[in-house]
Amino acid sequence: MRRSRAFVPTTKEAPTEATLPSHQFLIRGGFINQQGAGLYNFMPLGKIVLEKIRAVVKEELDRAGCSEVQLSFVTPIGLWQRSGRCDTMGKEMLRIADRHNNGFVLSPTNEEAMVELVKNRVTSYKDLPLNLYQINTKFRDEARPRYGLLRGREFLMKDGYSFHSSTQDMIREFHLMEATYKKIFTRLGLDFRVVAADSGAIGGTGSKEFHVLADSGEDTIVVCDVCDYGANIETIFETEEEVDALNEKSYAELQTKTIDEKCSCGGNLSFKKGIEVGHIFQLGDRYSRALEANFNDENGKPKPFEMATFGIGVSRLVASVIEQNHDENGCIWTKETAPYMVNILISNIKESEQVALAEELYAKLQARHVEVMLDDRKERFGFKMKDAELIGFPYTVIIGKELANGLVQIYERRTKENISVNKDAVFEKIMELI
RNA sequence: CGGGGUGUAGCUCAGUAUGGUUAGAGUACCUGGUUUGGGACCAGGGGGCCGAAGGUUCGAGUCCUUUCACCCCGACCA
Repeated sequence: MRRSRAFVPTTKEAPTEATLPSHQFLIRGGFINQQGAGLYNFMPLGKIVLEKIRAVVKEELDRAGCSEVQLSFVTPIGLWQRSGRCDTMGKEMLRIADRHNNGFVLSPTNEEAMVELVKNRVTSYKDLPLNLYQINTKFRDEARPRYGLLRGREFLMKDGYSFHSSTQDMIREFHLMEATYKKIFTRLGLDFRVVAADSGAIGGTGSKEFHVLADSGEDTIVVCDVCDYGANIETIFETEEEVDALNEKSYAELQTKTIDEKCSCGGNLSFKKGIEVGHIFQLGDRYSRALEANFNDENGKPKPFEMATFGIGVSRLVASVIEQNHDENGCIWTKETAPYMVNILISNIKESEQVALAEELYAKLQARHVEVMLDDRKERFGFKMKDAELIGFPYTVIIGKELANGLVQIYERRTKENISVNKDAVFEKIMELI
């Protein structure tokens, strides 16, 4: 993409309400903009990142044997009345009426719809197990949306549901999804922990949360420094007072707070702040029973499906990557999430030699399917550098005054290292780095 | 949903107490020139139904009423 033709409205100042790094930089970098309370537009760069994360999620799930579907976002309210969640989920469900005054809900989650989809279509134990997911818009009318993409009302979430003929098989799938989620978050380049959790409003017994470790996380978790044990504090402290007292502490305060108990592996336990980006539940037959979704077992007897449900906050992940990867100058995207791997910066577009080399490199990289931005704007060097840092391209090739000596520089965003490379070797060097 | 706050140029904000020329600044944008390795400089220029509706007044950004939106602190959540 030529930067001169791109729609990437970057700004020097962030709106006052943006307090978190991810919120500030995603807005300043021209990734997203706010449409209303908890509602965000994704501009070209934001859309690219979102799609990249979605693609990683899809790839790993498909590899694990799941099938993608797409459920309607607007759902008849009767669906929610039958499961009883019309009352329990309360005002989080945004209700609307159509021209006939029929009630509808903008889906906040889709257990009911997925059960209805499978009901009477999967009728035999021979057709099980089955794991269906979708990556689709959700709407939860949060009392107080905040923190940009981390707590929006409209957001992109992957929600998956599995159907089984036995509890053991459901638990097997639960473990498979845990492993798959670990692959996904690892590929995205995130530092995360899996923690035992409370299952909340969704219902069910066994439940694990996936937290990206970040100072700004809204949840407080306990982690072991040796093994991969982790727990949400809601599950290990008895009283609400204890939990509230811990939640109120800042990241810095928690760092200094120690825990007397040792982990069962002997390691030391400590508190961390986390952003919940995934949650998996063992549901059992709570929904299949309520919605009378049965299959016939080996003896021809109808039984409700054993179910599990799996969520990943896709748009929240966009912000999570930045919460964990940024500095004072802006975003630092990981390899799997970068909107463009390489930025070619022409220091002075009036120097035809600089332009010629940049164009040549741009064409060569594109021919090799490298995602590349060419900053061909009539701007000064410093302006373009600041912009590149804000956006967070992993690599920026600086074609400028050193070209007189036959050299160009490759700037690495994460390390801030600037290496000089002969102009004839830069293409190979970039291919090697990415 | 309780408590608090803010709506004035694309963005950040002055101006509102005590009503009174043609509503300001910085930044961004446009034009010309200079400049070209870390968000430049000079000169000129465009841009506003002061959130909306009603009211008081000779006169309202400013006072009154209503309403909408957004933000912050709580209670709730991928």
